[in-house]
Amino acid sequence: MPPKKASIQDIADRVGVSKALVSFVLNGKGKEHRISEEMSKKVLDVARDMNYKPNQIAKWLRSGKTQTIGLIIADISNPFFGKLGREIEREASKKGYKIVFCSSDENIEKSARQLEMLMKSHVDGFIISPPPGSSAQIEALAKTKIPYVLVDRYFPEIESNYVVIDNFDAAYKATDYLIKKGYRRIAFLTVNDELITMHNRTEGYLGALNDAGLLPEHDLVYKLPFSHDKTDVNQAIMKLTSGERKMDALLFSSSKIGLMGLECIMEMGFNIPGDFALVSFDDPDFYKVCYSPVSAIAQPLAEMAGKAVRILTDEIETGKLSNPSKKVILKSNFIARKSTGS
Amino acid sequence: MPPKKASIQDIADRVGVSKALVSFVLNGKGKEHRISEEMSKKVLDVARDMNYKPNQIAKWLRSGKTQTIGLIIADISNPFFGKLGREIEREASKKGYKIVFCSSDENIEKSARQLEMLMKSHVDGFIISPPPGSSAQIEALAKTKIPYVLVDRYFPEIESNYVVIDNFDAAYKATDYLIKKGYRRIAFLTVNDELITMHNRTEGYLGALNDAGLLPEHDLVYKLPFSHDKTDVNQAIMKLTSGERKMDALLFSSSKIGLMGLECIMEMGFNIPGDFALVSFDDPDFYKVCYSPVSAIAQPLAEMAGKAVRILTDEIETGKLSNPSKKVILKSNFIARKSTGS
DNA sequence: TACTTTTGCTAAAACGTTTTAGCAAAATTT
DNA sequence: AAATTTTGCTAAAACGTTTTAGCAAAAGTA
Repeated sequence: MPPKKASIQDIADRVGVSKALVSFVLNGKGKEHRISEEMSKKVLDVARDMNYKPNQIAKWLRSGKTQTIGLIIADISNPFFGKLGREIEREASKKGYKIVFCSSDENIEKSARQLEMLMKSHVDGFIISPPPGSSAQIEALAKTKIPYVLVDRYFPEIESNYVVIDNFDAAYKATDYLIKKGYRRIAFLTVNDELITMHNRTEGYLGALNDAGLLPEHDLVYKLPFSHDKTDVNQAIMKLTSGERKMDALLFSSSKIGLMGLECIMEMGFNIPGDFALVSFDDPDFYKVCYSPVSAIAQPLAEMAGKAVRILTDEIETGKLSNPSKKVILKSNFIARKSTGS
Repeated sequence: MPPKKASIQDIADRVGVSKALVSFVLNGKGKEHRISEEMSKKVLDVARDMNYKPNQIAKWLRSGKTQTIGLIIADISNPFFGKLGREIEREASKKGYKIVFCSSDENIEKSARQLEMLMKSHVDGFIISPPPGSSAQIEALAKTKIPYVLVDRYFPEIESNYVVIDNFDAAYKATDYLIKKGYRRIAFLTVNDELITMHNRTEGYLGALNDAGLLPEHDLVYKLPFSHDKTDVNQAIMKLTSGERKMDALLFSSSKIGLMGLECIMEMGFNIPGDFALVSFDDPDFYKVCYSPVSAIAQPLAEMAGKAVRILTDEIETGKLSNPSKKVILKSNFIARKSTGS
């Protein structure tokens, strides 16, 4: 019933020429292959008339390329990754690539399955924010010589393309801002340092304290397990707000922690910034309309996406992996809001 | 350099049999085609030994199917759609389908381009939340006989599969809740009724007022242009909160309006629920940690995704479009929070 | 006139599958 | 012993492209 699609063969038959000729003309390689003007015209007319649409699958089979990028985001429930994914789709589409979208939900097995599935699907390249502990997967991927770019995170032991922000600098500046505002007992609520991203944030925080002559007090750094829930965050905040040496400011190392943290803080009835100040990594839209609007470290998502897609498509199109790898480190943007005493 | 992949032909050559035999065995159709046990075993061994991985593109070409679903979401910056997309990906992946992800950003031209691009890419089917005014595109899609399911929205004039919530009921219940709480001047901030979804929400709101014997006062219904920004919302709230007949409760028809609305309300310094109560359609995570936690109409996202994917994959796999179309209408879930006086 | 170059096109292979139709030998039935 | 059935396999087409190699006729050169 769906009116059988016309193929190159059909056009060739109707014009009475070979498939090759039709293919040449349709690909604009007429002159190059010395096809006469009149013949070209005839072919184009017939193609239009038959409403010819090339079969991409056949092209993919010939070329081995699918004009598709596999995107494995770490956690779609985190708005940071959602927005990043959107920007990546936008950039890719500009360049004629489509995005097959997966969220590994920070789960190694899931990410392995997704990688495998995307490789089977012959994506031309990958953009990945790998879950902690997945470095072996990335190494395996590197062996295949399929282009890939890591975003938000990377593994120092693997020589690879990546696009991240300067996490040390971001944490340093945020901490420094709090210090300059007069806060002295600045706490840092983060996850364990398994990811270099998180490690660098911790280092930046400690660095700022050090440079200000404030001895980092280790009871002010609270490292959650990588997979944490609200109970964990609740416990952390209880601890940081009790005893006689309470914190007077709190830095969240991600908006995921931030969201849970805010929920706990509200439930406990704290007053922000009265009881303590708040700063968070990432800048989801809602930080503007929170309980107390949260000062934030905003990441340049569009730029990250642009760079990542650029590096990847360059490799895909030249057929050469960058050597040395491309390592892009972007600056973040601190936004002061009411939660730091505005 | 990447060690040339083995094809069925390679296996056939090595074993000294035909491609057909290898294909039969590899697809588990050995007995069916009366291939001897020993031969089967030999083929499987060699396949494993050569690390054979079937070329999916070739399969796609043969079958005309790509095991891919095109997803065109209306607006990825709206967390509602972000979450819905995630659930759809999850469901699809369970069934062995991958998702090519697009956001039309409520833009007709963009959605047209994306549809075209996805059709060229031979997706097996579509899940779409169409922007207003795109009904012609959907009709054109229907003509192609490619399976599709609409989500969150549909066009009453087009006979198609869709999965939505009962928007009348949801708005009715929320309004009724406010009435029972004693609010009398309940405003509704929404967009124009171009989309049936929005139309039904308006009707539900009006219906509840009517049934309670409260004459709907038309200065309490404020319809924004479909593409609105914070300035528009600001104006609306100014209007609804001024004069001597101010509103005492406000219902947002989407979380997108809700986010902007909250920002305005904060800036204007209103006290929620002191100055007026608040309810919103959709339930993004942050409603829990807002300025004043917002009572919400939560949509059953996982269920929507499940149904949509189910309907679509059924059509894909049976090769028959449902007749009559499948129309799924789900119930939503009202969550009371502090913004309605808890 | 004989040789070379240019013009305009085609045949066929290649990409890697799946599936239909059918063949030869072996086994079974009459 | 002849006819039939079963067994185990293969050849070839089909999906729709792109590209390499090359052929025949026309045009140009010596």
